[in-house]
Amino acid sequence: MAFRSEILIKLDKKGRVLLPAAFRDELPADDRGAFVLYHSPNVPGVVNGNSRLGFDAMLERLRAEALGPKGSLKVALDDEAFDPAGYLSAGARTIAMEPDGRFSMPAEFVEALDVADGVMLVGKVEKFQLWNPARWQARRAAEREKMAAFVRNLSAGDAGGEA
Amino acid sequence: MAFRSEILIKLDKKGRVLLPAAFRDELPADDRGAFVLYHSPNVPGVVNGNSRLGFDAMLERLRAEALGPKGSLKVALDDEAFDPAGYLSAGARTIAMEPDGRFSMPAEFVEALDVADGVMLVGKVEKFQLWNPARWQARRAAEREKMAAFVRNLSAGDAGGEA
DNA sequence: GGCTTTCCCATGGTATCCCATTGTATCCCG
DNA sequence: CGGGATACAATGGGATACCATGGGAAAGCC
Repeated sequence: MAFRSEILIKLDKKGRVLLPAAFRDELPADDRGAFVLYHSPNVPGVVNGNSRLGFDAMLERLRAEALGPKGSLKVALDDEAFDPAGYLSAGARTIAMEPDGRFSMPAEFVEALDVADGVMLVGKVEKFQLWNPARWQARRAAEREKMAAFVRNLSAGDAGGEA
Repeated sequence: MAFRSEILIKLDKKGRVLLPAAFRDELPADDRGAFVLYHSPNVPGVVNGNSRLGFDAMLERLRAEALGPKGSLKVALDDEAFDPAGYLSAGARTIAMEPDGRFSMPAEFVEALDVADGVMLVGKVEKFQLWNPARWQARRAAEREKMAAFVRNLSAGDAGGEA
């Protein structure tokens, strides 16, 4: 289960989007047919996607780390305390696909992405992202720089480097 | 079974509210048709909702963790001791839905929420919440800040943050 | 008997189902 | 190994079903 590649998919006039086969194949075998979309917690204009299992697992890890072992009761009762899992959940939607792998994109995500006729789907290992195609190009260019710098750093910090 | 998304629902002049299909689908298959509303124990103006099963399970965990193994017997007999589960129960109401998913909102909750023509339904994983739409917007904005801070904290130890 | 609650029907919009088309990748066969 | 046959991925579109909502009428309730 690892999402890879970037794929540009049409957003048709009925608001439908195809989850590419490459991504569908990464959903759990017992839960194809539906997945989760949720707003990025810290980057406006980015929507994340994951399998229901993957999303729920992330929420669980989140609560475990944020609240400790006895957190479950507190989270269930305390409506005042900030609950990161609850926050993500509020910005998430379960998406059911048609048998052919298409789904109708909720208006809130169309707005957030500001897409009109195409969506860029990007694999990020344990999740995937939806981007406005143009914004993704910009982001990608910026990340290329960072990646190059990151690799340079790696070799600089190593003991002796390559032979 | 996990409640997600935020949905604004009309409160019509007859006092009826629709539980959105997205939430109805999360109710236990053998107990659609009814659910539980209860006042938030610590945030005025917030009403929580859950399936009957979910609510009862929470009460049970509450008694188990708050009162220990002998709690149930004590609770049954000791009317002097404070019983948080009993407190919640008193502020709760079982709500029967019409076949189309609508229910008439009890006046006590309308007052508590101070809603006139719309209610915001918010998925919080194992329960959902009802909010006054305006108040929810404010709360949501505040939580966005906290979420961003939370994410920043997480990445503090990582190599190569966003800066 | 006035008022609220419940049942039922109506409607506009959206989503879903199903069928069709095109292009590409895969397979099979000699 | 070429060439056509086949399967599937991505897209378009008509018809239908369902969601959210409004409102009339019947059925309670002091």
